[in-house]
Formats: sequence, C-alpha cells, structure tokens
Amino acid sequence: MDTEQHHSTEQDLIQNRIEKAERIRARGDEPYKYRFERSCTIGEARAAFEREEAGGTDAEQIDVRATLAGRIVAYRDQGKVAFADLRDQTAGIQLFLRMNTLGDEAYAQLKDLDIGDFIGVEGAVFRTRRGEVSVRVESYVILTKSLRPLPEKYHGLTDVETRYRRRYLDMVANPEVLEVFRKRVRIIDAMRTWLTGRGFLEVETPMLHPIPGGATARPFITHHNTYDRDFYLRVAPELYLKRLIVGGFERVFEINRNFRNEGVDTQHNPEFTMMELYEAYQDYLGLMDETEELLVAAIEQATGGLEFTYQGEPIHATRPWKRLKLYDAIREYAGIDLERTRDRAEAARLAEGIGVEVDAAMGYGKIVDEVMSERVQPHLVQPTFLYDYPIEISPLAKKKRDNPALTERYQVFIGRLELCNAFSELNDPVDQRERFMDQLRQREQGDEEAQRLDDDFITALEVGMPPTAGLGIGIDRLAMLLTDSASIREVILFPQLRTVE
RNA sequence: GGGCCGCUAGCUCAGCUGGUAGAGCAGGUGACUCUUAAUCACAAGGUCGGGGGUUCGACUCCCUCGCGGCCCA
Repeated sequence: MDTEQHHSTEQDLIQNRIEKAERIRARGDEPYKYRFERSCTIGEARAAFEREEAGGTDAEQIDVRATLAGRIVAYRDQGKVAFADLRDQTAGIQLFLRMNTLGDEAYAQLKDLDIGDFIGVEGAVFRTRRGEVSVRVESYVILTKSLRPLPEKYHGLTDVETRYRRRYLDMVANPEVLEVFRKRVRIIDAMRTWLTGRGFLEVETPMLHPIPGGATARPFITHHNTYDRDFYLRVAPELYLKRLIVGGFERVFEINRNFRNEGVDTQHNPEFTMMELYEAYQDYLGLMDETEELLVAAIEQATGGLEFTYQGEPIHATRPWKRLKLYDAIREYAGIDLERTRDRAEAARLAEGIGVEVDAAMGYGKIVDEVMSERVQPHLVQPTFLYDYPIEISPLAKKKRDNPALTERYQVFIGRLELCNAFSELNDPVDQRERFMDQLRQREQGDEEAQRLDDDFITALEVGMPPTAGLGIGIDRLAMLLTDSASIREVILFPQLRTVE
C-alpha cells in the first residue's frame, strides 16, 4: 500500500521541527540546554548602548559587547545575511546574522532554527543603517527547540477562547497582555507596601471552612477523606481575621483567593482575589480616609497619576472623593425615597414603580440593594463612597450609632465597578447572634446566599473584640479598572472556563 | 436560564440566491550580504466544531449537541 497521503497538518509542522532537533543532536549539539550565562538582559544591553550614543561617542567606536538570551520571534532571511528578532522578559532586539561574521558552517546551521526557539547570542551592539539597534552576532547557541508554530505575527492571537485556555500563547503573541499582568502585580505591591508601612501584618487564614461565613454567597463544597466530612472553600476570610483581632493583633490583612459558587460573567470569576484588612480602634469614617489613601497609592503605582481612562470615560481620582449616603443616592438617581419605609411591600411597590423587578424571595434590604445596583451604580463613574446601608443586608456590620435601622457600612465605586465593601465591625456578641438568627430565617425562606450561624465566631466575640473597622477590596476589579479591561478574565491569568475534552 | 453572534489550514481571515473550499502569515524548496508585516518564484497544506435531517448535490438550508463572546434574567 502506498503511503502517499500528505496531510500536512499541525503534526507535520511538529514533525518537521523534531527532525531539526535530531539534526542538531546528530552533529553533537543538544537542542535542550541546561544552563546559559548571560552578560545582561536585552533591556540592559539596549540601555547601555543608548547611553554611549547619548554620550556623543562616535557610532563606529561604540563597543558594547553583550551575551544575550531569548526567544526568536521573527526571522528575515536574505541569503548571506539574515535578521532575527530576539525577545526576553525585558525587551526585544534585532539580531544581525552575517555569513562572513558567523562562518559558513554556523550560518548554514541557522536553517535548523525556528521562530519560537530560545537561543543565546554573543556579539557587539550597534545600530543598522536603517536605525535599528542590533547585535552583530558572532556566535549563537540553541537553548531550547520549539516544536509548535507560534500564532500569526501580525494579528497575534485573537480568538478569545484560545487566549484564555492557552494563556502562554496569548502572552507570547500579544505582548500587551504581559503589561496587564505586570500592572496587576504593581497594584498588589503598592497595596502591600502601603499596608505594611502602616503596621498591618499580613496573615493567612483557612481556605477550608467547616462553616462558610463572612459573606452573603453560595460556597463550593469539598470533602476531606480522613476526617470524612465536607468542607467549604471560603467565601471570605472575614470571620477568621476578626478572630485575630480578638486574639490581640490590632492591624491585619490578607490578600488571597475567595471562592463563590455563582454565575460567571464579565465581572465574576468563581475564584477571585480579595484584600481584606481589619484595624482595631478604628471606625468606618476613619477607614474611609484610609481607603482613599490606599486606593490612590495603587492607582498612582499602576497609572503613574490620578487621571486615567476606563472604557472611554475619564476618571479623576484626586482626593477627596465624593461621599453619598445610600438613601440620598437612591433619591437622587432613582427618584424614590426608600428611607421613609421599612415595609417590604411598600419598598417593593416603590421599586416596581420605577421599573425595577422584584421577586418574592427578596426582603426589604435586597430590594434596596437591587434599586442601588440597577439605578444608582450605573451613574457612579467617578470615585464615590456610598454609605449607611440597611441593617438587613449587613449582618456583620455595627448599627449606626444614632440610627439602629442602618449600619456603619460603605462601598466604593469607580467606573461603575463595585470595588470595596467596608464597615465598623459588629463586636456585640448578643447583637451578632440576633443577626445570624435573622439570616437563618432568610435561609428558611429560600435565600441560599443567606449566612449561617457560626457559634465559634460568636464565642470569640464574647471574649471581646475591640472597636474595629474592616475593609475588603476586590483586586480583580481594581485591576480591571486600572488596565482598562472590560472583562475580569482579562486580568486573571487562567480564568475558569468550561472543560472541553 | 433566555436572546443574538461566532466556530473554515498551526495562526489571521474570505467563501454570494445550495454546485463540491480560497488568501495572507507560519512551515518546505530556490534566489537575494542592512532587513524589520522584507521581497520574488515554485510546491505543499482542510473531518469547514460534533451528530442528525432536507436535497441529485450542504461550508452554505433545517434540527440538535458542544465550546466561546455580547446582552438580558
């Protein structure tokens, strides 16, 4: 039987490169090296060369030698001279490969290289006649053979699904993606620096919770084999961090993952990163000031200033930020007064009167929350604090000192994104127990997100927690804002997607 | 959960009222000693997301499933 079938698919492209690797081995070389000593990074080499140039040294006399390593991302063969683009984490540089310089044999062996390979090169940095900073390569060595073709050089990788599933390709093909994640790192660094500079201790509390608590959300369930019991992936670290305040830490924070078993959309990923801090002897008013300072530090670190654009709209983050009572905001933007009633039916009537849908399972607090999300949040482009939330939807927050129907709670919105949630922490154990009981009643009425009673947490409060204010900041949302990303998946390295076989 | 859009070569995309799939990049061969989306020539490359149906004939029309995107709940 004739095997005349040429199906030059991806497999053939890979086979072709495997054969190149074999040729490299056949001449006693190793296509997967163990180590390579660079003299500097590409960014440093460029900087050194440009410094010489700026210093007025005659171009012919500049002598910046460099041994560099990186990935070949483009190749332009021109017969007895060839150009390649080499890229490392810091920058890219052009390679000038000439037969006269490399020698016939080394030059001929260039044909066993491919775009995607890692190589090391040695030579002098110079500027070509066309003005491109380049390395006149005197010798090169293959470091890693790449077996798969990279995405198209001009358009990059655009298929959103492939970008997320194979993020490494996205990073190689679309360098701006690297910048998004570098910015994310800078944001977190800035926050950590700000926090530790003010005496906050960074701690790690459990991911596996026997009772899910600290947020109104549906948990993931997992199982421990030896204990033979279910655990819940945490929906928030809140109750553990407050136990630490009970124990004697006065300023703690945690930057870590939370898991919520809920819908996935442009603003929600099942696992997301949250910064939570707790500060003893502080209340929500003082914490508002600190929240501004902290966010401003992160914004400046990421954007270089306090003016930036999110999804086409200019954001002005200069302090002080706008502060609005929740009910005033509802009056202003929704045109209804929900503060004058605590009656569920009346609130529902008012909400439906402006076209906000209300379903039977929603209590008074949920209706207020819904009206806020639907009719207020869309207006909150500039940084805005909303504060004084109804007690029904704030079971862990302290009652407002002169109004027991409200809590000392605020949220921060920028670019229509909900970024922060904070309050004067409820530290009255008797009140806390009542709030949990109220949540249990909401559970019984079918609200699966309602919180559960955590007896040990109440016991901790009975031991005594000093007056404390706590703040949570959604890191992913903040990263979206500061990288001008419309989807949370753009700022999460490996977003959750359906598995595909 | 609902609506709309998408899935064609490794990547980026064409493909008309149904007539049997094209280009660019990448890869292969050849030419070229300053190119940079290099250029030129030649050759090669496809389960048109999966399954089913209508039809003489389906990438195209219908149904269904999968995955993704946007909007709504």
